[in-house]
Amino acid sequence: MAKESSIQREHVTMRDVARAANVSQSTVSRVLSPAPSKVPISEETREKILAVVKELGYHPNQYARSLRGKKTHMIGIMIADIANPFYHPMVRAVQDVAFQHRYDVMIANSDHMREKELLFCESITRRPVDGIIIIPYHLNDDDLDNLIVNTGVAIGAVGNHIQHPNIDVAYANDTRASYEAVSWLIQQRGHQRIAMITADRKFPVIIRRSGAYRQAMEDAGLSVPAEYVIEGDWSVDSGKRAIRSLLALPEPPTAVFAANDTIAIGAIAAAQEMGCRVPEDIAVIGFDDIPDAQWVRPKLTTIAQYPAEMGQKLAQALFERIDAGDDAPRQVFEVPCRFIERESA
Amino acid sequence: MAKESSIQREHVTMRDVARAANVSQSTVSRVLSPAPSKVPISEETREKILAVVKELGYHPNQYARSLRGKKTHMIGIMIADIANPFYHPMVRAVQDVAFQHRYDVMIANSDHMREKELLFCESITRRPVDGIIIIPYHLNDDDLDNLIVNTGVAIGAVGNHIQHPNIDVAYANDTRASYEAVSWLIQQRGHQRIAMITADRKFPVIIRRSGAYRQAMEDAGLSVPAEYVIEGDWSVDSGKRAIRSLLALPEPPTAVFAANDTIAIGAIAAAQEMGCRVPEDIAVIGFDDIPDAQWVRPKLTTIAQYPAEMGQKLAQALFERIDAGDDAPRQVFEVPCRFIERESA
DNA sequence: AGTATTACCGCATACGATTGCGCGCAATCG
DNA sequence: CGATTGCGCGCAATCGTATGCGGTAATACT
Repeated sequence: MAKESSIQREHVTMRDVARAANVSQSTVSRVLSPAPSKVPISEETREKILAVVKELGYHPNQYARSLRGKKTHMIGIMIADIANPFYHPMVRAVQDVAFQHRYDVMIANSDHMREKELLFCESITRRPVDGIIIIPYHLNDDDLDNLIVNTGVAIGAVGNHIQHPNIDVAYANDTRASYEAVSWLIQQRGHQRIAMITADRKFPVIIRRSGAYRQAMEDAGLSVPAEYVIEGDWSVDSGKRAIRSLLALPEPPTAVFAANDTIAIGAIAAAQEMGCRVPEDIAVIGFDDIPDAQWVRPKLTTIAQYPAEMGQKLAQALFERIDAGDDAPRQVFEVPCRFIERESA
Repeated sequence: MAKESSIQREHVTMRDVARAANVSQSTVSRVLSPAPSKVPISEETREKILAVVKELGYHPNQYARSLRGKKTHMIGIMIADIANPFYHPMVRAVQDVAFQHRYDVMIANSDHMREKELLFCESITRRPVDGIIIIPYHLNDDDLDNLIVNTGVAIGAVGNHIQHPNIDVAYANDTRASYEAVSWLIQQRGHQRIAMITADRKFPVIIRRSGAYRQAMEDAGLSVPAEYVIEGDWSVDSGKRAIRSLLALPEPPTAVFAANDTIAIGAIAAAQEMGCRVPEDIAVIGFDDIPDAQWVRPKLTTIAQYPAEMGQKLAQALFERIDAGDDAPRQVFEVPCRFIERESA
């Protein structure tokens, strides 16, 4: 057990199997290939070969397969941040669907940075996969088109700013949900001074959510001072920083709409540290309904998205596209959001 | 922009570049290969080739490279559960180190299931990488030895139950930390009836932690009734279930030591739902110090591990091993734990 | 008996890149 | 001025697998 084993790694190839079974390498390939071979193979040789395969401990080399054939039996998924719970159900759903198709999944994260998103594309063109699912923050239709041209890969994306005819998309109607949440703060809770903590203003998702926020304010005849919109970076810490500067204002807001739950959680924590009561002194609404939203105190009022559903739909569409080739019709999934009233607002 | 582009994907190969640059394909390879070529190339041709590469939009095919050469420029990491925050800093650290070495990282998760751990091994032998980092729950030295024999891959593992001479390991001294935490409950807080919520008893990590728990109890002259040790599965829900059955006991415990923070968080939530005050009625201690530990109320008393440090050390060792070949000396990193007193106990 | 069919299988090449070897040519040396 | 050196590059084999095509033996058919 575990002696000098690693020194002598001999790579067993098809040729070795063929030799040991007294057949040609092609025959071994035909027996082992999942694709139904055009050439019939006798049951006898098939069993013989399978026996030898087991005896020699042969494992097919996927790189050679990918090189010769055109299938990799692998899909990739690019998320922004592995540490953000929002993505977990999505990744999980994709993995589950892939597992059913006996596909491997490779995960990458972009940290919301364009540079890393492009790096992922580069990486994927050098090491092509059969399909990818992507949550792009910076990548646009042209970037993705490039990817398709370079690799011929099937793509599914999250976010309704992707319009490419060959890319399936799933997205939540966050514009409407954001509008309703802010309106709820105004009408049901009587808030007048409502701030928002965003992320990079250039993200389409931020454009949508902050646009809805402004619209709701405007429709209620409320003004939003420039210093009421603070740019964070999705993180807990950025939520903390933002709420501190907000509460330090001469006329601080009485409610805050955060672009996601982690920001909201940071905001609550920092507000409490400053002696503020939530929601009495400052109300907080998040976005996503990550599991933590139920554990923080007060429990977070937020807008639920259904990432598992998006992931599943997208993955299924992806495999349809992989099977069907380029001529698959574009599929679009709009999955609803749901406002969840808890304790923080 | 994004027209019929995907129909005509032409794969640009080295031969195409060679033709366009009026050189042989070998020369193109020598210019593009990161390995210093034995054969000198004039600055003129080098620039010519690089220009053509850019013009044609050529991207090297990593599969062909991996097939011919023996490097994949990719490492794999297998964790148990992408949704468990404990692993995030570790993954992140590994990715960072890999990034410095211009390596790609592929992530897989096992869900704590032996079946999926083996599936990962299978997958990795079909699609070998240059190195892998693994957090094995079921895999033993023999399984890993097999992996080494089949792939020749460099391995780093988390958990001090791995003793293989060719595998670097990192681990926290959780035995000692567990003992001290339980002792603290007894001596500093005066608890007598202390329960434990574990995960699968066969996991080495559970054997260590529950062993330490029993030892601390025994050393204090305290008994642990059979019904005081409940088996969960690391999840929040299992923590909820466990605390409910614990509190339903005729003589319920006054304190609980949870095998990890997510269990502890579930336990706190369910206890509170049952009208129990934490820590007054039931004290809870967790393990890991995940970020959520600071957000739940009461804040979680727990034992911090330093997964980022483990990941970083392990990844660095991995690359040393990749560079050095099989003759790298085994490295062992014991990183300390730290007891963190907050509010839940 | 001779031909057509069928069932099985091997030969050879291609996939895209790396690399040992050798060749031509200019510069240098004896 | 012929021989040697070394620079710059091409030729061709190779990695492990998939597959079109052609070949052989056995069986069926007329």
